[in-house]
Amino acid sequence: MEREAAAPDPRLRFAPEALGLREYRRAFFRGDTIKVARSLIGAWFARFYDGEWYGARIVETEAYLGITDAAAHSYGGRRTARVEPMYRDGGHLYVFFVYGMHYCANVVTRPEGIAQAVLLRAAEGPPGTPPRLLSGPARLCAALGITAASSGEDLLVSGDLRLFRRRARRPRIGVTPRIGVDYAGEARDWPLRFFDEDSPAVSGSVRLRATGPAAPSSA
DNA sequence: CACATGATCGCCT
DNA sequence: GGCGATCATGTGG
Repeated sequence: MEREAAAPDPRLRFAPEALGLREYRRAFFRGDTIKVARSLIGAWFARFYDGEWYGARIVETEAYLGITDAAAHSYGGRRTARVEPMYRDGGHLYVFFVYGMHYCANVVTRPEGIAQAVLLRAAEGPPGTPPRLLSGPARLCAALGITAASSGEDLLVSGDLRLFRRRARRPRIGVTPRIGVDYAGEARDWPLRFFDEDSPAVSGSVRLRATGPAAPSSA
């Protein structure tokens, strides 16, 4: 029994066309995972529900590099029913259930068969929204009403879940190791977490963590 | 502010 | 059987 998607928080209602937002092309998501993770800072993650758009501006992401990345669910080529969406073409959604109570959403990257993804860790709602509402991967899913029932959906054509390109100028981007992957050996310290330096909605108080050695190529 | 802990269960070993 | 890509709450400084 899969928990159904829930209604999004009404405070997240917005109008993509009023903001002049445009969608991505498939090729963008097939590209380098680290670049996609950086580029998604400032993008809007949106859901069309009951005739209205709900969404938030992404302010924190993490890159997961697949077969060579001990922190990734697809590490070593692991391929189970849960992880299967990570093997799809770039631009699909991968949602997983953690700690018996939370959901986390990822944007799948690279071409079909290469299981890499970008975890959406935090976002800012429309003006006036409390900064903590979407500050953390599970809160982000809860606020938008996303569950594992949406895992595997296509973010480009299928319909109710979409990504829109950033329109404002490039944000100042901070980099640190990823959160909550201390078990992952040397991958633990890879600098693969990206966040908007000027956003109050970035999760935790972990901006200052030391960065490890350079990230490996995600290609 | 900085930890520490409990909740709660699917997934993998 | 153990643990996790988390969060809210509680304690102490």
